[in-house]
Amino acid sequence: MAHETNGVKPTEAELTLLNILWKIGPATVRQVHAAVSETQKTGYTTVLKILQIMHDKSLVIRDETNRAHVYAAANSETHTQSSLIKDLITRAFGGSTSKLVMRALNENTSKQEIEDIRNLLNRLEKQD
Amino acid sequence: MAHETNGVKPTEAELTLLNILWKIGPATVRQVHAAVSETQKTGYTTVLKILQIMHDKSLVIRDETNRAHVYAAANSETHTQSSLIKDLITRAFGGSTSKLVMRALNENTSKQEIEDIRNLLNRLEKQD
DNA sequence: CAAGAGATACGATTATATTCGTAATAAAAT
DNA sequence: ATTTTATTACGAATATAATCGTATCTCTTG
Repeated sequence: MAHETNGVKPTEAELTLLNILWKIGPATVRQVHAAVSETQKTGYTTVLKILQIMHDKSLVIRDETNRAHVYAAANSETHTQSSLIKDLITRAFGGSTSKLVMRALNENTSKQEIEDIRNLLNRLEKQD
Repeated sequence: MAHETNGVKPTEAELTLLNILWKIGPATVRQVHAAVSETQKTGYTTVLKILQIMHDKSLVIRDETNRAHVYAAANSETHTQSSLIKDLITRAFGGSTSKLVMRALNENTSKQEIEDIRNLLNRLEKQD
């Protein structure tokens, strides 16, 4: 393969910032820092550095038009969630999706959530 | 809380060894090393060291009766899977179990797996 | 009991992730 | 134009994970 567009797993800190970008949309370092500061104490340049690293890894894209660069997640939340799940399934569930799902449900799932999932199953079965 | 019995998340390498211990049961370093060597090249003392670290973290227990210590996973596979899922749900799914489940199912799930899950849902609903 | 085989313990090295201080740069305000 | 302010770039320090070489210990056995 040539230039490795993706296949990168975000680290802990990186996932924190991705969650923010998915939530508030494209944002400057200052905005991301403000958001992250609501839940934890982190220096401004730390956020900046991590965003720069994420840019190197192509986890985010950035618009350099203005002095304050605007960062955005390179991949959708859905796409990233799928890849994180796939990774966990491989590492801890012997590759079995249903094992993971069953383990997730065995814990504490509300009636509403169970109903939602049942509806999804119905829709899935009608399709293929 | 007093002495922190658990709540430790296994690292990548540690999870690899846990998978082996769950599969083959209590085992010596040599046996674990043999098993891990089937899929990757890792030095004997590397495996030893990681098991020792895991012992410090209480991720494994060990029987020191014989010269070759016998290691075993401290927690069940089920318990560890649950905690890994919970962690992922927190970090990437805003705390929603059903979001994770739906994302997992949206990919490629066989008819048999869908049926298994539907049965589980039925059982769950009857309970509470 | 001395030597060899096989095991653990220890410490150093390397890799990666995280953090942040300081320098350099660019825009804005006076 | 000079100063102040806001920003990025850079590099170093710290923390954690992973790897493995060597020293040390402990049985076995000749």
